[in-house]
Amino acid sequence: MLKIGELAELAGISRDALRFYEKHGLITPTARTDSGYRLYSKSDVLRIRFILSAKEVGFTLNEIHQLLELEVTKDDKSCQDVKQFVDNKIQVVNQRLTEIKKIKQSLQTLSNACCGGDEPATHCTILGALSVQNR
Amino acid sequence: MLKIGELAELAGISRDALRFYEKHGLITPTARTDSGYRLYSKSDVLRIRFILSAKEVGFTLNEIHQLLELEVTKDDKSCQDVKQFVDNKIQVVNQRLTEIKKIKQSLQTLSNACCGGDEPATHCTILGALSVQNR
DNA sequence: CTTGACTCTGGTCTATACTCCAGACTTTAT
DNA sequence: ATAAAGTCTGGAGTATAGACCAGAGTCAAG
Repeated sequence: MLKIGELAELAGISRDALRFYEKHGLITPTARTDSGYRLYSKSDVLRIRFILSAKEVGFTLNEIHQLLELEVTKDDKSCQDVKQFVDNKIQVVNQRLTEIKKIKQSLQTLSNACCGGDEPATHCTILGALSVQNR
Repeated sequence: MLKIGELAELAGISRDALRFYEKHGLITPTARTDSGYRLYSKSDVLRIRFILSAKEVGFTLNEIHQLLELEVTKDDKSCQDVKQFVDNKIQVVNQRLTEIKKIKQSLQTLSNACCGGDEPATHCTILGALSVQNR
């Protein structure tokens, strides 16, 4: 079990951020010492990693909260709801994937056009590179 | 040429957002009417699209500002600097791409496990799905 | 057994990215 | 010609995601 400072260092975030996530229901330490110190387990580490990954790609803490709450139960009705929600998220993620690929392409084009590249010098801004993509 | 409200509707954002972007140097209307109304051209539309795409995938307005400022000049020195910056951004984008693919996989796994899927019922949360991925 | 590092709760403060007025002017429709 | 709708600037307010601080308790090493 890790204390808050140890997990913070491991995850590369601040203690305050961890307490903040807790306050907003994204993570609860597996245990507490008698004196009240937070104790985090391995699965807490995974959870934090997920939170940070999701944040990285542009989900808000609120959305991440929803993602983490997702749980498929045996109950058919709730299952349908969950599937609905997840499939929506997949769509969002797909769009994001497309956008980011486009941006990557543009950056690549821009980089190639630079310093002895063989591209004509007309696409020398990111918007120029983008419109080349869009043609 | 479009007035602010028309561009706002086209782009799916608010007039205030457009003025906000302007205040922070991300976009300047191509012209103004005599009475001071903003007038946006086609290239302004592209610019806004780029801004929104970049925002979508998690760039801050500040970073987007930098991206938009990028311009390869003939000056060799500045060219090196630009290439450096762009190549760094490409790395960031690549990481983001990896993260988002992982999340997509997890969501997919989760969706498949649901409602008559053939996956065992043990990966019934996003974290379960993720750890399957990570195995 | 004390000193320094760590943690606790609760609170205020900050940056980002807007949103929402207010009061005045402009344009458009009837 | 006038009312409704749109736009202007400037400023205040809001949500998100923390950072930072105070005062008090806790733990680990010498």
